[in-house]
Amino acid sequence: MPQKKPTRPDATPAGRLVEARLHHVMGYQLAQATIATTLVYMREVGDPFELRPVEYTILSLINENPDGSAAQLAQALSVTAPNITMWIDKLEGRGLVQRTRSETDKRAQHLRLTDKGATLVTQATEKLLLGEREAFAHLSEGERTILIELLHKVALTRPARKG
Amino acid sequence: MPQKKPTRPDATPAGRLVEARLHHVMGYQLAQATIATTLVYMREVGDPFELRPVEYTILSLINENPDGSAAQLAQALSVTAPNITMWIDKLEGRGLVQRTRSETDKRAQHLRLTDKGATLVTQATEKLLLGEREAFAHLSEGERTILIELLHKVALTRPARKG
DNA sequence: TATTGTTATACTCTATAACTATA
DNA sequence: TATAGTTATAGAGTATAACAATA
Repeated sequence: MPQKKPTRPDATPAGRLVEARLHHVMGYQLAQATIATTLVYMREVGDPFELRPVEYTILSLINENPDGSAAQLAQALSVTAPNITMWIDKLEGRGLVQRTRSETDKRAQHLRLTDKGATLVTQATEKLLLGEREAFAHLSEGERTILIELLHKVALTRPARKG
Repeated sequence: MPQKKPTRPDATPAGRLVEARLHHVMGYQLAQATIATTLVYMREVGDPFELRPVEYTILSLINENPDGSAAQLAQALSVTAPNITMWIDKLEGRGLVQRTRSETDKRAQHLRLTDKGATLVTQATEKLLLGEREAFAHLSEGERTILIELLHKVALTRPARKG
């Protein structure tokens, strides 16, 4: 029988190192958890759709916010303006996103998904949600809900520069 | 009176975009929360100590696991072997880490912090914990504890490749 | 043969500066 | 003057391949 090696609650998930002090640093635990979710993301979406995490998020936000601007995306994702331009260039080049000039403000542009883009992002989200549910099945439905909400609460801190 | 604009529970922390579907993707919420903790990290530790997040974590893990190996660190942080070498090179160059060859296994090396390194990491962790506590004061003590434990639980998924 | 650690190197991603066209 | 978006480019970070030394 494959006896599972017992883990200390303050041990690193991999590498079996002690992390007593570090254990209470939120940024560290976020990074460790992100390693796990990134694995799931790459398997379910990243590799099969050849889509980087940022690209997926950009597509999702455009999908749920038709005719939003690049500036909004840049702020939401904490990505610089030149880089948003680059990512949208790529996505437009793949025929997933459409740019149209705004009529009311000719500097700005409206972003929309093409049918192809919308189909892709819908499939991707479906796979991701199922993949996460399966990978993190050792968390209860309630625990996952609480986790999501607490993360959201942490994220809301952002706008304030100094607390 | 500065009336705070009311936010929808499924809106992005910045950029005011809707994220209804995306809201339940764990990887996305982790990324959003990480933007907030990174801001705190940079202000409290990154900028004043000129220390990248990985560097801080490496120092912390060496501190709590004296005479651990580089391979263990690489695995714990999900960083490739060549890159761990590079980071330790930098930290050793700054006089924060010491490398010594293992006697029992002459391939391996033991990693230790210098006094300077130990002092630095202790100060950094102190500032970080206080900074996070202040920045995320809108979460109760209990909520922060729960968040940490749930993140740890997510991170524990890592070793299993599929399932 | 497998593992620890290293070097060399290419690739991806990100940040900064400078520019345009609008407002 | 400020903002939306772009171009050009440098820098940081990461990954892969190939290697030496040891197990």
